[in-house]
Amino acid sequence: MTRRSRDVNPSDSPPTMNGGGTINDIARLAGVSKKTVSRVINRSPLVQQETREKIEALIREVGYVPDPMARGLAFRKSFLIGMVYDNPNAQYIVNMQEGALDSLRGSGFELVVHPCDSKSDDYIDGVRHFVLQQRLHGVILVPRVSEDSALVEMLQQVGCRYARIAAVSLDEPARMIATNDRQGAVEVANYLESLGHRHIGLITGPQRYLSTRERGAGFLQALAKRGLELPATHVVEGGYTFESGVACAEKLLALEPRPTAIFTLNDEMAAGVYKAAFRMGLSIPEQLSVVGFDDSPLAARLWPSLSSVRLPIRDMGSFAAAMLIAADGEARSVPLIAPHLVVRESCQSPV
Amino acid sequence: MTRRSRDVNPSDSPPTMNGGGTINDIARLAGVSKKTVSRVINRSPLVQQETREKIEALIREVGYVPDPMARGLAFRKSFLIGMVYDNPNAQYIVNMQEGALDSLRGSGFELVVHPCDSKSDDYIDGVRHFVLQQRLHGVILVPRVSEDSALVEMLQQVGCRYARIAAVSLDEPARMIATNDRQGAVEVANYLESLGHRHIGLITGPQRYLSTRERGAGFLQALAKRGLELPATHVVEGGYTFESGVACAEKLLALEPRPTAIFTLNDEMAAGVYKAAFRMGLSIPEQLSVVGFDDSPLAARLWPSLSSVRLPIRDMGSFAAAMLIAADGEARSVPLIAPHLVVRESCQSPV
DNA sequence: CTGAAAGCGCTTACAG
DNA sequence: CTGAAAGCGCTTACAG
Repeated sequence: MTRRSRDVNPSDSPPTMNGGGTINDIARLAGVSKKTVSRVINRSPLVQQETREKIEALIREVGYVPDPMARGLAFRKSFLIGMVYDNPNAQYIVNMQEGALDSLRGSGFELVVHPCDSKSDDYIDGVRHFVLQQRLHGVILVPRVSEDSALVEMLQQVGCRYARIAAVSLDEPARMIATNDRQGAVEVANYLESLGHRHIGLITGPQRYLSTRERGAGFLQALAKRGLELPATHVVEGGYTFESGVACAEKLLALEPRPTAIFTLNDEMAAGVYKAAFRMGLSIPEQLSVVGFDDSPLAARLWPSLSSVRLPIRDMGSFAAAMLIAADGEARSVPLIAPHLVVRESCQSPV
Repeated sequence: MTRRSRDVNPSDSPPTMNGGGTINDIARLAGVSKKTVSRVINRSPLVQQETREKIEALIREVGYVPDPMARGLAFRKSFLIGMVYDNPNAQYIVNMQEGALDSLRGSGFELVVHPCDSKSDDYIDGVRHFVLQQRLHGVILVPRVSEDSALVEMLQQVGCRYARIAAVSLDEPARMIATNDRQGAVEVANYLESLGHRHIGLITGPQRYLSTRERGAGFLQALAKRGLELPATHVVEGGYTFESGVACAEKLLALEPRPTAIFTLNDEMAAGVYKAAFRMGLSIPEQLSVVGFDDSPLAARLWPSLSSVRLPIRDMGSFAAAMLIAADGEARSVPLIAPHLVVRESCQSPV
């Protein structure tokens, strides 16, 4: 009986839908074992330069692409990166996804998305199931789920890699992308103070969010450093929604003396401030200066266009993905993420 | 020598990261072959009711989840649904993703995203590579790539299932979700005409898009049916951007007699109309009524809030995904997708 | 530096 | 209705 294992005689296998054949085809054409081809695919140094080049040329020629499922099955790990988020800002999410894909393109990895509701108490179970069932290679944790230490603990427990994006460093550098939201808020404080505003209102988000606290504290401290102490009446807590922006603005604009400038910790609420101001017949920026945070698409479309703090969201997504697919050895240094104020038409000196 | 194949003696395999064991564990516990467990997993009718129930109970108890990579390798098809799009509207994309996930949740399928640039001439190659390498189970084609017949041809050629979402039916029902954009535009025409507007402007998008032509034609025909023929000067082509909205509105508002109402084929351009109107000192809706299309988040945040046509985007995504994961036999009937006008504060009768 | 064997966790095809 | 064998396309562990 002739020895006809699938390894020795792959030539009778039909062309796969995948198009470029299998590792056996490459091995046969190159006259080597499939293990050697495997070494080339996985960039093992234990291959003779000459052999490697021959195989690489063949792979290109045939258009061979290793099957991620077969590799994943053998590795016990898929070639999928998950993105876990609970963030109502669609533009933020889409930018982050595109950033991640910037790094994944050509790597053989793909991005699988997992929006969730961090307010439901079983969302961590949902993420666990997601991560385990798909044997994800790693997950990108987007604010604000990235701030949830229970989630991170679960990931460590099941041994899943992650990259956290948050306003300050919460983890070891190799797992962290810190966005330094504080610095953006400081810029706004300096800008408004230098324009001459002395009566300033601040609309925050819910204090349970780290980014909210960072932005708020940065703003207030920077003002204080310039000799401006905001009274408690001038700091109100919103909910990051348009409606809460309207309501908070109405409170602030009823104060005496009336604030000449309002900083809102996102753009949604800034749009609410616009509405409240127009309703009261206050014109922007002549009678009220407004600054937002996020530089969402909304900012440029409001009238007058809104000055706002921009974060390089796409880059953040890209760094996070690169971090996850980097070989264990390669310590990647993440460049500092610097937010900056985009000045448009919504501010001027008080009259 | 004892026969110790991995099939007969799975008990010494360590617990997988996956947590719930493997098909062998279930088979052993149930005292059946793994093929029988496989039949239960795949809902084959060829299993005795009693056996099935026993196995199902065991699966639940142990928390067993079949490994999608192993299944995929054997099936030569992954458990991934791709979403292919080239659409600048972030909210649209996020809604569509969430809709798709509504259908995929609990099914073992996951969603992998693939934004692309349909203006680049190798984007179809990119999609082909994506589909083949990952052996996708199917792809959801979002407008406007869904209108590209070259893309669809490629998918048919490589044998990849797809679901197309478009303004009119372009394919067999089992692969199509038609959104009937025309009907939404008709509603706007009837609304504006019934308010008494006689001088109406229309800002379209690029005519190469099917949805643009559908919306435009629906609007013009409905007006004509009510005895209103729009002169060519009152129909201008924008680019679906804010800036093009401003520019087109400036053209329209310079006409004599000045239009008392403008319909823009998306909300972005409507925001541009707002800006142009405010610049010219025209108040909305007193001197100019405006209607948009998409009902994007922007619409409710403008001041005054914008009336706009809403499409049930999330449902569309959900139907598309359900269509793709349905068994071949199950012909799913897709409910009619009906857009409707959301009336807000941006229109009134002309004075 | 290279390879033959066994295995990853499933399924298809064939038998019964 | 049920199962033993062979296979999906890769890799690890071991040997040389």
